[in-house]
Amino acid sequence: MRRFTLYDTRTRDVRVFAPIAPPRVGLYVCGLTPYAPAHIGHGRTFVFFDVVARALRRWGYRLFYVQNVTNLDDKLIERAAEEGVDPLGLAEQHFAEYRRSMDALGVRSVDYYPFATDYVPEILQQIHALLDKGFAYVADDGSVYFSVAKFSDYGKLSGQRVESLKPGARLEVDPRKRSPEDFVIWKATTPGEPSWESPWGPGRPGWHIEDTAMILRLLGERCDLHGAGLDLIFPHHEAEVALAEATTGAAPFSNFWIHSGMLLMDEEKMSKSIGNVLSLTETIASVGAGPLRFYYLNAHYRSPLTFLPGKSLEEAGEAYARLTVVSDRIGEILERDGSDRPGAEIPDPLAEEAEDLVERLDATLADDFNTREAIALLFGWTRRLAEELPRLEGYSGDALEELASPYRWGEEVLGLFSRPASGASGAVASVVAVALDARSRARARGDYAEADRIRDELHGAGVELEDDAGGTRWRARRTP
RNA sequence: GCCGAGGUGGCAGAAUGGUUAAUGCGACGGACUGCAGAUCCGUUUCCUGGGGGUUCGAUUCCCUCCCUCGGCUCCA
Repeated sequence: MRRFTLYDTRTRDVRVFAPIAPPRVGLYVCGLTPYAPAHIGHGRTFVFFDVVARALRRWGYRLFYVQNVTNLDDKLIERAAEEGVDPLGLAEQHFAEYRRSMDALGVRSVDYYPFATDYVPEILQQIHALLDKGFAYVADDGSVYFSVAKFSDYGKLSGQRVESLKPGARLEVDPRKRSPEDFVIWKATTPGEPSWESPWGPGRPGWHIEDTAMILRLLGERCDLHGAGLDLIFPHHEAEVALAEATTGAAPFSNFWIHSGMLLMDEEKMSKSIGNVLSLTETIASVGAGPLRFYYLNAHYRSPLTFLPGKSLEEAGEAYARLTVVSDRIGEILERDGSDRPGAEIPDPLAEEAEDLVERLDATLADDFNTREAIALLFGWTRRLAEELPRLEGYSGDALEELASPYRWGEEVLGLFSRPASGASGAVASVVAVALDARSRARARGDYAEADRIRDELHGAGVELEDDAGGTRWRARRTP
């Protein structure tokens, strides 16, 4: 197991990670409340945690990665009522769309996506425990609240002090609460809402408690890593700490708290409630998943990332194309000839450099997941190999695989460099070959109008041409 | 007001108590091309918010001020 360091929101420092029960590691990430389509801000967070998961697995940790889905809450109920549909069905639908986007982005590291409504028995059990220990109380309408005053450590994660919370900002004064900072863990329902029976009447889970109930059930009293976007630090994660530690007495609830920075839309946070959102589905359809994933990982995960519409992703697309040019070429050769193709071995310094680079890449990522620095190293390798491009055809399969090993690292850990599998199927390749042949003949007889027409048609179909001294090569544009 | 995170070239964004502050985009020049694109090569020595302090040396550490963003019971 490789050692790595990580910033912990709770202690506000970077330190070496150590699993509670090695080699097993539990990672819990707060997922979506799918009342609307997921946007590219969500994408940043979940792509980042995907890299965390990939890296941990590569480094020999036995990871169990859980990402919850809050499939029932006030907004879902509201939105469903507006649209005249069932809230659980609405959540299901948006979640399915989210999963398709994640799949396109190469996020396949999550082991389990639990739904809040599937954990009602665990939630009720935890509420009972909290009531027994005096941390919670039942209000007149049958709701149950957590009493913040009873948990003296409240605020230790976020640094907030209860007395300094700005009263009136959004701290609703609610007659059912004993104190304004108390939060609901079981919400009495009105007829027509999805509800579950409880000793206090029909109700449904409050937001914060679903996560702790799931973690206690799935990962144990304490988890190794707990993460989300940093907008969830307060009150959500603060509430989770209070709920879990009040329930079990075990602390700290999470060994490390990981929070990823916000995606800013022109200097302002991208948020469903502000409305300045770009959906993942549409973005992937228009620019492709590769450039989007590259864009996310091209900044440190804790920095705010400024999204400039009409610029950021176009720029990322250019940069990503540059980054992958050598990798793609090697991939094409190996695909065509097989990895046992004969040829020259790698000249001496290069072989060693490739090996060293892979080690440096791991070391760089092991320093608080510095994906940007890792990408910079990969750009350096591409620059190094770009001059080898004309000689690539001369190398053996083994040599090519060795040269490509840093890119294979990028594929495994960063989820970049994967080439469109269907792009060069036999049928497609032969059709393109016919078109290219027609174009060459047109060029040969000086009929450039026809040659350019074929080029444009191919371009429209997603086929990019590269004329060079040795003839014309082509490749499928990266698809979403 | 309180709690956090930031402020780096035209833009996006790393890093570091010490020779030219990474990388990419863009721009410019060149190679290749029928042209364009793609690709390759080169150039882009004047960029670390302001002011103090510690130090032989600060962009980095400390103090202070200014600005931006996030959170303050909806948020990834």
